[in-house]
Amino acid sequence: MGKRKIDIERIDDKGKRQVTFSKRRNGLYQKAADLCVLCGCQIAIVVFSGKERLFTFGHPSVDGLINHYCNSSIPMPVDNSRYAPLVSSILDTKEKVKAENIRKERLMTVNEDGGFWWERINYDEYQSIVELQRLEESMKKLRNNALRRMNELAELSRRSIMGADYNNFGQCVKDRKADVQAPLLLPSEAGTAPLDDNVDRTLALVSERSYHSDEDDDLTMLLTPPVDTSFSL
Amino acid sequence: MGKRKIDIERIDDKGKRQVTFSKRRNGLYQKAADLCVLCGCQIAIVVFSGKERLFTFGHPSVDGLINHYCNSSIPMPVDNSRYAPLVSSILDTKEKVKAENIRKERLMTVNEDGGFWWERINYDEYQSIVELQRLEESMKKLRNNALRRMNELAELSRRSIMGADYNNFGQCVKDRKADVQAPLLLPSEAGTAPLDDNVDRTLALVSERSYHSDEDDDLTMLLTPPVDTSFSL
DNA sequence: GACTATTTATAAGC
DNA sequence: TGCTTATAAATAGTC
Repeated sequence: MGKRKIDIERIDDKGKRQVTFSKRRNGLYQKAADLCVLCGCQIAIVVFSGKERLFTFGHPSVDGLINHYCNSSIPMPVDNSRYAPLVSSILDTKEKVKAENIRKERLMTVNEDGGFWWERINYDEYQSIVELQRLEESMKKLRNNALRRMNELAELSRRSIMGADYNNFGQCVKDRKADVQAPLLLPSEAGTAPLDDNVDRTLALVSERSYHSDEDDDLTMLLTPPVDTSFSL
Repeated sequence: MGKRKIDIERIDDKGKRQVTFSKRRNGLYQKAADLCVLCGCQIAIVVFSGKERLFTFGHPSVDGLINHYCNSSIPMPVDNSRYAPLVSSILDTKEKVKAENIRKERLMTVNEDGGFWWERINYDEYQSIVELQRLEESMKKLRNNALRRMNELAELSRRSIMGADYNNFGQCVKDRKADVQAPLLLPSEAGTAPLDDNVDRTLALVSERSYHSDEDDDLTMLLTPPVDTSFSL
């Protein structure tokens, strides 16, 4: 939707690609923000540029949503629901999506042969889940210790330098309400705000991996060593 | 962009909201897919509907990208880069984004007082990181065991019922190439495909938490107990 | 799930 | 980067 129609295929010209990336990324965030407001939903978007730079959008927060995503994919039967968070946190998301697909299939077979799927779980499976639960408990303890220590370290490092979230959900929502000069959805001003611990505030968090432009940035590339993409806990 | 202009504010009418949610969600996926192709980037989108139903889009895969996101937010100095994946996987994303913000600030202060930030890390911090590394190792072992067992269970459960990924990246890209009747980006046909282990194939994965409509679905709600959103590993 | 009258997004050009 | 404008694309209302 511009002066010319363009094919949806890789843009070879670096400059053009950069401009398009920026414009359309913003457009995407805008759409997401609109959808959040219109339908009361929550959206997280994670974008890795061709050069592995990270851009995100989230309402109410990327972190909260991804956390939720990582912990809610293996619903358990209601009467066993306390197992769900424990067991699901053991799996990596890859496994979870598989499990989710299984669940979908199972949901569709409800009552087909006279019972819900979990009534067909055999005792061995149940035993294993109980074992895993114990395992998970001990892992949680270890992890919590590690986390606490890392928090301390992070706090230490943060002491003198105040980080800044770049929040643009307000920006995205701003000025979209027809002709009426309506008040913003958010009480706080959009834009750079001091980093605080209230990560769950009802704002969108937009972070960019660096302040530099997306391409041609040798310093940042140097400081951001490639991470093994296949690494998984 | 419809027959009437609408305000970007919550749609009260349930039916309308549902329709808009569906239409715009698809529009969002489309935009994301276009951006992926045009600029060679990778995008994951996670949407929780008002009723906590999950919808996702991902190219090449939600899982891969979220995994990447969760493990790449704490870049380390190049000469210590082997620590990065270990240490970063200890933190939850909330902490990582904080750390990321710290990093941004640090990058900006490079050379200001005659050195890079990591040259100011004191020995205690270094020690802790080494400790954490060990801790992480043992956690990884535990986790791998748990994961293996869960995989076995999942395989068991899957034996008779073939799950299905709903892949719509092809759909999203399809027919968008101007007037030319160009070949699809993907060799495989879009649409429902059998679930396989090749999660890294160059396709988008679109999953929906269930086959039911987004609202008014008591059965699914029953089967999907609310998960503690604040749960974190 | 289709159909269009409109609004919105955006490709070019600066 | 930011603005403008001609045009393509998305979608609200409707069936």
